Amino acid sequence: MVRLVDVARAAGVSVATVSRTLNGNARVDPELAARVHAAVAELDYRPNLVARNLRRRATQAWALVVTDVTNPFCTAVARGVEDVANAAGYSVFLCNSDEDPGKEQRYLAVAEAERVAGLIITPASPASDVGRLLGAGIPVVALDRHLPQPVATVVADSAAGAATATEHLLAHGWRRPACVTGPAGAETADQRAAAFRAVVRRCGLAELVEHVPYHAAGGAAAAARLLDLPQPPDCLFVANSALAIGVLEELRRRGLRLGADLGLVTFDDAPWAPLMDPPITVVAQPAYEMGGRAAELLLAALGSPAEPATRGTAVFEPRLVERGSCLRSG
Amino acid sequence: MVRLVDVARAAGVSVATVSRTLNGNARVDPELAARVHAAVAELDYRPNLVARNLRRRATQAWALVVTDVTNPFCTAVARGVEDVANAAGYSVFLCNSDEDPGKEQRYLAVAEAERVAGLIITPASPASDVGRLLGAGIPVVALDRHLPQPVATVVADSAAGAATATEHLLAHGWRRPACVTGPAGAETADQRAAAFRAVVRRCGLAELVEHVPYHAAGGAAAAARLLDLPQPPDCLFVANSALAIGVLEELRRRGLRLGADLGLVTFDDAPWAPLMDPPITVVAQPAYEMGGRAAELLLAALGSPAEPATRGTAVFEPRLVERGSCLRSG
DNA sequence: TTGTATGCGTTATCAG
DNA sequence: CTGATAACGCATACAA
Repeated sequence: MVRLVDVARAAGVSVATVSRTLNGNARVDPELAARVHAAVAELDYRPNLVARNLRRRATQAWALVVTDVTNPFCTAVARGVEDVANAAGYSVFLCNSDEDPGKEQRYLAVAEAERVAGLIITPASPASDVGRLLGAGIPVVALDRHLPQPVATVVADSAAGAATATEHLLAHGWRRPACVTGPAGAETADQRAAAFRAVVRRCGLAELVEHVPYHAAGGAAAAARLLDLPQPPDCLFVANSALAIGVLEELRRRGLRLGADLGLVTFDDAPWAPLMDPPITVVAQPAYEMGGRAAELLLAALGSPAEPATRGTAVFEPRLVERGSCLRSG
Repeated sequence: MVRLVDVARAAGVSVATVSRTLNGNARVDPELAARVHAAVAELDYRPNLVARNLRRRATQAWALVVTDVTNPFCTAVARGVEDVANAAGYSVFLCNSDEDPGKEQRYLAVAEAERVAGLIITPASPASDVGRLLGAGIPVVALDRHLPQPVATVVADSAAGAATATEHLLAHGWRRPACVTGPAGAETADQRAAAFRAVVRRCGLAELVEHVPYHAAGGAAAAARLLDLPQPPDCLFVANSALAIGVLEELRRRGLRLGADLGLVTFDDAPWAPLMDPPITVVAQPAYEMGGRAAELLLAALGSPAEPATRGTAVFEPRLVERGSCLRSG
């Protein structure tokens, strides 16, 4: 491994001069700088970031902890984060908590121990604790759900999205809607269910809601329970695309057809949604933009620690994308 | 930030003793150890990994560089890697090269500079250069495609899978097959195309092959070109699920229906494949297992550097999952 | 502007 | 078995 001192020796200068020319903060004689660059190229020197990080007590890396890497919403967020982070000179490491608070906590510990510059997280639970990170001076931005700590947060307007979806269903003549949502206690799951309930209640209809884990298996189980009811629902509002996969599996299993037998709207626009038959109407979150905004908030927090302006909540409006799974063709 | 010396002071011992009890290698008096643990708990001490890494000249982190985080194959691989890495005490950071050799190279540089313990990569190009990593003593395992360097590699048998898929199409009576595959030069793209060609040629049929980038947009463009041919194909073999999305979009746009108008088989089993109408027949790679195997190979390389046994290629057999998109119903 | 010397927090060596 | 102390590779305060 070639070190700073090797470059210094080759260039005939001190390590301080090499460090200075490479970091570009202080002024250094152009000629010496040229010799340094020549030596760097010659030896193919690359700074040891772990040494630099130790000395600077800061890294150039972010951690992005998401609840589900296989969820298109999360991967779109990841790209949004990545693009602005990279532009600002940061690398982002993606960590998958798998909706498991234990796994999440482990990644938080590693992130702290590795002294990441900042962290963006879609919390696995409302109790997810980033207090240690904050205590260690590592700024945190929450995404999709809030944290117990007062950190900058980026969310979509779940209530508005869910209300729009439910009303859309009713506007197409369906009369017995049900909601398949995430676990009780999960912010987005609760908000989407609450908005669904409010719309349904206002119309004097029954409030059918199933809370299940945010996985395909959960969606399938919820759909099965609902469809086994004495008076099964005639349309479904599903709170995310992972659940939707499970719901669709169950419908398929029972030979039920969208449009003919059942109306459907889901939260999140997955790449496969427009390909189904009929194509699925969704409430799309601007996931890429949300990731980008989260990254910008983190950047701001890195620039000015404890900046009050960076503690609010940025709310994005989801957008109804009509495609056909709500039409009553049967 | 609480440091080792703070713990030592609180426990009334030397830093060496604290370090030893925490790392558990050397023997230390049980009573002192108890005092140390008490102090650690009291102060809520957490080791600074960047200092440890500098001193040990090694980290406990792996980098996993994939070409496309939104591809279900890649995310399944990631989980396989993660599970065995975690079990062995390593953390894995996921990096997204986006099929872009430049972005990939940047991540490789960061991984080297951050002195990751090891790296697993699905190369964005056959020229992807991990020479520096290897030179720095960082073991590398390639996945899905080979690298120019002789490192342990995990792949699926693309040729066998593609041949099976093509034969399956022909066995169902389709007579003018075409292949939509990744860019020429990409190993999997070429192998799948070659196997397709071999089967088709053996049957005396035309060799219709489209090479496009491994994105949905590429798949759509390829499908459009093929369907605009004077004698368009009557069935398609698609080389991965991202391409398949685009192909299906294009079919939808043209009002063509699977089974009735066109047969289809794709590589990779995506969660949405069984939900299409008709459900899509696929050649499934055991992605999770492949990721796990890659991790095991990395573990082996970490245990014994330059072990010759860790330089071979592990080949997994893909499995045909029949679902209906090849049946001629029209 | 340049060089010397110190310290970032740990681990590991070497006496005791 | 324990404790002082020297690295690990780099950045910077300070002196020149």
